[in-house]
Amino acid sequence: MASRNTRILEAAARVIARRGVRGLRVEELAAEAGVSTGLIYYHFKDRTGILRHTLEFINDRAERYTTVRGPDAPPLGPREELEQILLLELQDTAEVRENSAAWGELRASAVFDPALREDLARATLVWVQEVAALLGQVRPMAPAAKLAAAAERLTALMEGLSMRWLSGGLAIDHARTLMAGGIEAELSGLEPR
Amino acid sequence: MASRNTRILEAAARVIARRGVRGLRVEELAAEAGVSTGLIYYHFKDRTGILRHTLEFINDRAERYTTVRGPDAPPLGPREELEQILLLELQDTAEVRENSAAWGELRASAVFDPALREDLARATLVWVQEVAALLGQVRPMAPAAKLAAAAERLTALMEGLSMRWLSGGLAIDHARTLMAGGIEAELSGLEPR
DNA sequence: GTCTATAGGGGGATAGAC
DNA sequence: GTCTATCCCCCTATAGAC
Repeated sequence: MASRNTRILEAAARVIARRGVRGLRVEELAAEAGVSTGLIYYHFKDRTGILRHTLEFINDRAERYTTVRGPDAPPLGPREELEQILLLELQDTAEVRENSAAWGELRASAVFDPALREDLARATLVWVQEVAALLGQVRPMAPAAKLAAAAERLTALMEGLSMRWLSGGLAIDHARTLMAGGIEAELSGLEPR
Repeated sequence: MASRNTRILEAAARVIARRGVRGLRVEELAAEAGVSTGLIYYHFKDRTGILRHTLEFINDRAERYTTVRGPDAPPLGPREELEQILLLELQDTAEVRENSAAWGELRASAVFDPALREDLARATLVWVQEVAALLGQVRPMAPAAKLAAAAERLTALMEGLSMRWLSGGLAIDHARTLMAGGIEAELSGLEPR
């Protein structure tokens, strides 16, 4: 693809990462994407439509960079894959920063904008289930309810650490260390005894 | 106290909890407080002034409800106090909801507004140290670095769960259960072996 | 201190040509 | 599909009476 539409969504992710959802101006987005405001409304109907599609877009993109690996890379074990999926969101690269910032903004916006909640809840659920499935591969004897709870905590922790990182209160390396420790702690809690 | 000024700040907390920082309209605030917009500008100079004073107000209030207990209440052990301090922020009461929503808004705003970062970082540090101290009382043999890491994770987890609760993706009871499980997990990780 | 009335402008959204 | 031009609402902030 890389259709015109995608160019606008990429631009939206950049603008949101720079200004926040509240700071997003359709005019600025238009300039960033190199199109007119009219075209944006033609494609996305209104401001909320822009936001909703951007959320979907960053979600797909995150899925790509957390799951796709090189063609001849060695296959990962579940434990490694688990760490990958949670630690890849804590990297100081432009794309990850954009995704994390946009995700955090959308989460915060959803508190006051019911229109965003459904999409967000669905995306969160997919993510939690993915983590729970990986936890289940590492700890096959653990009951499903415990796996689900651990996955919910790990993903919520990830969001909390990400916000602290982005709001300048936590160095990225330290955030990664804390996240790794959290995985460790949850896995011990799931150990057979 | 309970001056006219305080009435406006209480109203501001309610409006922010309902609409968010970005959704606060001075006219709506005026109606909520039962005064005119002119009076609000007379007291607080401008929109930013309203926000700054409201966030200060909310902070003082949170300190009150997480630390003050009844005069003849039995003293809490460190473990109970730890649970109190972390679970009190996950309650579906108007005041807690207001405070949590405002805190989340502040955290999210700080990502794009460096002016807010310093206050936020300081408040977070105080909170983390408080939790670390309580963890240290429950697990006196644990090294300081491990206590600090556990406290950072628990407070970050608390913020993450709070956001999910407020954005409608997580029932409050479930959030509390998850938080309690997180405390449990971190305490086992700090056990002497 | 408190109100009413209003200026002033930013920005979302649309109309209509191409 | 894409652009230009523009409407007009909403919301911040101020002026001035009481």
